[in-house]
Amino acid sequence: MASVKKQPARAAKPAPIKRRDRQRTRQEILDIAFEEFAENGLSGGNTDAIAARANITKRLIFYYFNSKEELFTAVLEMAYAEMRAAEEDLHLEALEPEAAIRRLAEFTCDFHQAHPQFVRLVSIENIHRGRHMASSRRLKQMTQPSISQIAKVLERGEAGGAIRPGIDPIELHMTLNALSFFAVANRHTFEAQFASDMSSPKAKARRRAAIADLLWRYVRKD
Amino acid sequence: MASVKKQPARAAKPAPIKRRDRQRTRQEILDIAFEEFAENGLSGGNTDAIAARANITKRLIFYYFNSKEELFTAVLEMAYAEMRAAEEDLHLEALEPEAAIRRLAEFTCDFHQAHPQFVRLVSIENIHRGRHMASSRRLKQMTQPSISQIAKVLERGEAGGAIRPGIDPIELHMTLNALSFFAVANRHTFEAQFASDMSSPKAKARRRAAIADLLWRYVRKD
DNA sequence: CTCTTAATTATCCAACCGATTAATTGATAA
DNA sequence: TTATCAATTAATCGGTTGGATAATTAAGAG
Repeated sequence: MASVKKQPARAAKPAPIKRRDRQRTRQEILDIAFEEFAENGLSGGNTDAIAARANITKRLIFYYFNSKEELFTAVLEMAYAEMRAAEEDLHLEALEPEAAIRRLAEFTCDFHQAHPQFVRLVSIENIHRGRHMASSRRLKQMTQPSISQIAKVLERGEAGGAIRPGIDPIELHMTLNALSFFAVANRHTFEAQFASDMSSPKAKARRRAAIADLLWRYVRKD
Repeated sequence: MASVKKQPARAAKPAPIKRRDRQRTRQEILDIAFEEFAENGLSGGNTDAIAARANITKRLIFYYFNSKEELFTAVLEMAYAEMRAAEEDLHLEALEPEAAIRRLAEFTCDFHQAHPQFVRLVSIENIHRGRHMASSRRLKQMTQPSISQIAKVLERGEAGGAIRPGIDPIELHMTLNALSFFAVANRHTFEAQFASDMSSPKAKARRRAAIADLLWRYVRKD
């Protein structure tokens, strides 16, 4: 009842963020916007909801990112940056060709399975014909190490005779991503149609093994 | 100036549809709603725009389909029905196992490439976690012939020794669809990242051949 | 010709939502 | 202390949009 500071009085609030910290606020907005956009899409994503969940005013979102579109682009950039970072911890150069191919396949499957929201975000960006990615220099460049890693494995495998010649690293990357991505992105329509389990740990593990197999069968010399 | 009928006076209108025809009006709405939803998604799709392009009042949309969601579900049903219909014209039973597998692969690639709006619609439905498909009996059933067709080819191939045993028809269907679907659905983010052409007729044909190859390499006995 | 029913239109609205204006407050340096 | 500037809030606005109410009109039956 007495005139206390308003802040501590609200017991139900979910731990107010430290304010007046540019980095922190920006990051907080990005994290929550990622969830919001991955969940509801670009037109479905709501800036009011982001502001509410971030415990800030909607105006702040526009203060840091000028528009909803730019916020979405920033979210995309962050999401891809995180994936590429994880990808760099693979050390395929230390492995035999077959082991390297299998490890790459397993890593990709694991990443997509572990980050369905990333998969959703990429789907959404494709619905928008990749226009945010196309307009971001950062996003377009982020990708090169990924391919050269594969190229080296293929070269090594060809030289050693384990892998057949003429395989395009970009095509291999596409094939792997298609298989791995689909298993998460199209899970719902596929499960609905075929009453096929794609979500249980067991099913995921089986599919992961099948994809690694398929990829190896495709590149090996025979 | 004189009191003429209002209808013929509007010269600029784009050929008014024959009205008072339940079937025709319904179908017209469906066709245009398909375009609208495939283009802009569920929340992005606009009922006003649909009405305008169909030269009807928005109220009519709600008269035939009670809500935007139900309209979307009806659109999905139509889209899948058309694909399954095309699928039935394949006659895999008349072909040798290898030819059958390749033909199936090529058909699927061709269909997805020829119907990017269908691919987009399925992506969108997955963003919504397949909830419309899950709530439609028709949609869930529409799919069985597709799988049994594949199962027969596999059986025949196994018996004849051309195909290795133990391949699950649903898994094969998933693999093929993943490869074929991704080439259309994720074209934009992939092209933006890898400056890789996936849209020219040449690139499509090359990918189609690669997918058929990959599939056959996966199932053949060796 | 008229009665009934179903298809269609005209009009409106309340909620939502991205974006803006302007005021306020906290941190920092002089 | 105070002046300055950046971070944050409060309040609002204008356009959009799914959906509803109620009147109108065409088609077919008897």
